[in-house]
Order: sequence, then structure tokens, then C-alpha cells
Amino acid sequence: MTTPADAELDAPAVSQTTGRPLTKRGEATRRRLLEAAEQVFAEQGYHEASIVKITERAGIGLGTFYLYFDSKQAIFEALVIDLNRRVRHSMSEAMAGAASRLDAERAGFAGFFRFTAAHPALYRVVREAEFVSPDTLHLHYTRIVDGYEEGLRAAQQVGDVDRRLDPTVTAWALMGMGELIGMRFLLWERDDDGVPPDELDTHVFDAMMRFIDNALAPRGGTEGPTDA
Amino acid sequence: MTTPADAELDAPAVSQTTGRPLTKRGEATRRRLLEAAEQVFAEQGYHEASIVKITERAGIGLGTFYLYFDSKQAIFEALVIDLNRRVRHSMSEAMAGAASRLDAERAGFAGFFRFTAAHPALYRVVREAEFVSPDTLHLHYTRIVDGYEEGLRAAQQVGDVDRRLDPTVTAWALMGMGELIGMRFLLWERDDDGVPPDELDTHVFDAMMRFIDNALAPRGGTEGPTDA
DNA sequence: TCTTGACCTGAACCAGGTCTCATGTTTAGG
DNA sequence: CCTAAACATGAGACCTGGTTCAGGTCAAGA
Repeated sequence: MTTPADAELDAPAVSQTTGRPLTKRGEATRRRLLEAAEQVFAEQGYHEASIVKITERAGIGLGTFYLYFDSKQAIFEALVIDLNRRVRHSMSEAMAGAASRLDAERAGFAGFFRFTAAHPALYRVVREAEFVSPDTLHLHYTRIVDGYEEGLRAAQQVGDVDRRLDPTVTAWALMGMGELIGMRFLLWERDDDGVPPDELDTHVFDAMMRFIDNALAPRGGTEGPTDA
Repeated sequence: MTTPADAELDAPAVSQTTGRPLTKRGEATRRRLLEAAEQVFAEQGYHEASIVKITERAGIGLGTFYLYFDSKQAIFEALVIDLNRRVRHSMSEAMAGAASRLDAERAGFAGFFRFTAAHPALYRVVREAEFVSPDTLHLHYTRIVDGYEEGLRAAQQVGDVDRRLDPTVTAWALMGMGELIGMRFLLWERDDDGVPPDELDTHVFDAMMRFIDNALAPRGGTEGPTDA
């Protein structure tokens, strides 16, 4: 589950336009731009967002933007990649101490939902990547699924997961589930005052885990396989 | 599964701007606009698409557009609703002759995937609605899920589906699965010549059905419930 | 202190888009 | 055949926003 997500933790931070490495000052500016972009894209969506809004929020001159990013699209992609790193971090951290496979599964999803609940708008950004930068979204999903798949395969070896399941398809299935359920019960749900929940309703979470447990557990109780 | 999708089949077709009913000629123009919009939105995405491109493709004057739709957003929403009707139609048609619950499940997904494979780009339109018109997307999902949920509940009554599963959460889970798997194995997949598949790989489909079967089937073989 | 390269700036350029409107054309009914 | 209502048109008013550029400012080393 720990893909080389951590190797990329802090790349040398190079100017995208000139290719030169940045000084401390330059790096700080770059970071401020990214943070501003995060907020603006999240609040307004890609097309409503504008470079002006981003630089204004960052408290930086408009022209400065182009010293650090080639285009609006470029900073968006950088942002998605950054978010991907953070989601995976949240997931693998949550899974760290899990004993059994089911525990790990539960913890991984909990980590995922916690991240989504904590940054509801950010999640929107990732999903919008499907239309703004399909390749980046591709990367996002693939990176997450790869870790998942590996975990499933290992669990199958041990016999914790039904061996007849295809790990790849299963991983994508789980991922899709998590995503839509997160969207429905975290992003759409709000109480009477319009306040979104800060975590997934435990009933929903439990119901989902039951579903997953059913799906993954080897059939026929604790014995071996049953039917053809 | 047959929600009143068919009641809306052909509304009187009223001009969105004037509210007046349309003559035959007007109705034909409206239809041509919708068809052109379907192609243009699908190929280029919402923001790249333009009214000019749509009217050009429809072979219609620019100004005419505004006789039929209030805005770009308005025609987009009309399109999503139309697509929703068609997906559900494809699904319920496929499920029509199913004997068992599993059969129905299989057929429903097959219908869904068939539609996606036949109109890969259209599917993109629906997903983009998340950012262009969230309410419309909400409607889209809800309409599909509602039917699903009802089917699940009925199957639980009969004992075909694990009674401990929450029908709502399960319905959303299934929907999410189908969507991501469709995206991954239909929309992303292409052979060496870049040609997308015209149906879901049977291996993938079977793997997914196994997963679903596991998840839904009452635990403990054909007998009653087992653990707490 | 002076110099140099890195960093910063925002007015202006420009491409493209939506929507209006004054005008012309078609169709159906009397 | 004549008239009114419905339908069609595309130039242009108006606007928005990404990107460039010519000219500053800052900070660190000599």
C-alpha cells in the first residue's frame, strides 16, 4: 500500500517556465500560488477560477504567475498531483496499524472518507480533472488502485479474500463504490442548516463495510471454496 | 425498476423562451439543436463547446438558438435529462425478461454497459454535469438509484438478497462500481490502433458479477442468516 | 557600496464567447 | 392571394480572461 508516494515528497521545486531551481524566496511564492489555487479551484471550479483571482488571493502580481507555471492548466495539474499524494498518505496512514485484512479495508476507507470530509471541496478538484486534464486523473486513479490491488493479492494468498475474485477488477469496483458513496453521503448531505457532516454517518459506513465484507470474504464460512 | 421514465417520453415540447407550444417545423429545429449539442458537448466538453459550433453543426442560424433555449447551460441540462431517460430505458429493457435476482442484476448492468459502450462520449456529458449543473446530476443519479433500491428491497423480501444489507447504501455502492468500471474498461481501454471496445470484456464483466454476487447473496449458503 | 541575476509587476493585447436585435422568410388559415 | 404569426438570421455590442512584455525592485556576494 505504500507506493513510492513518499519519494516524490519534496521534489527540488523547479521553475516550470525557466527550468531553473528556485531560491527560498521563489519557493515561498510558488507555494503561496499553489495554496491560493487550491482554494480558488475548490470554491469556483476550474472555469470560474481565473489567474487574476488566484494571484489576488495569493497576494501576488498577475505577471508573477507565469514565472512559476506555464498556464492555468499547468497549475491545476500540479494541484491534482499534490492532492493525490495527500489522499494516499491519509489512506496508508490509516491502514498502518491494521491487523486483519478486513481491518485494513475498513481503515483504508475510513482514511479516504476522513480526507474527503475534511476537504470536501478539494475532492471536487480531483473529479474535475476528468475534464480538465484526463491524463492527470488517469494517474490519480491508477496510483490509488495499484496499491489496493497489491493488498488484495496479498490477502488472497493468505486466504483472507476470496481467491476467485480478480484483484484488478475488484480494486476498481471498491474504488468506485467509495467514491460515489463519499459523494452521496458526504458531499451532498447537509443538515437543516446546510452544514455538511464532518464525517461519514456510522450507519452508512457500517452498511458499506458489510457489503464489502460480503463481497471479499471467501465463500462457505471459514472452510475452503464451495461451488464450481 | 420502471420508474415513470416513460411518462416524460414526449412532453408537449414547448419553447423555453416564449413558453408557446411549437409547430412541427419548430419542433424539428429544436430536435436538430439537441442532436447537434449532443455531439458537440460529447466531443469537446462543455466549455470548449460553443453555441456557434452547435448551431453550425445543426445547420441553423446562431440567433435561432435563442428561440429554443435560454442559454448554453439550459440546452446542456435538457440534454442530460434526455440521456438519463435513455440510459434507464436501456437498463430496464435489458432487465425485462430476467428470471432470478442475479439475472436481473446481470442484465441491468449489461444494459448499462451496452449503453455506455454505444455512446462513450455521451457518458462524459453526464459526468460533466457534476460541474456544470449539479442539480441535474443529482436528479440523474437519484432516478437511477431509486429504481435499483426498489429492486433490492423486493429481492430481500423474497430472500434472494442478504437481508442485512441496507438497500440505499447498497444501491449507491453498486452504481459507483458500475460507473468506475465502465470508465476504466470501456472508456479508457483501447486496442493498439486506439479503437475503443464496443462492449465490456467478458472477463471483466464476469469478475464484476462474481463480486456483486458475493456481496448480495445471503450468507451461509441457502439457509437462513448465520452470525449476529 | 555596487552589481548582477533572480524576482516582481500590472497595463495592454488579443482571442474568443454569449446574447441582442432589426430585419427577412416561411407557413397556415381565412 | 393576403395577412399575421411563427420562424430564421448573422452582424455586432459587450464582456471576460489568458498571456505577454517592458520596465521595475530586491538580495546576496564581491
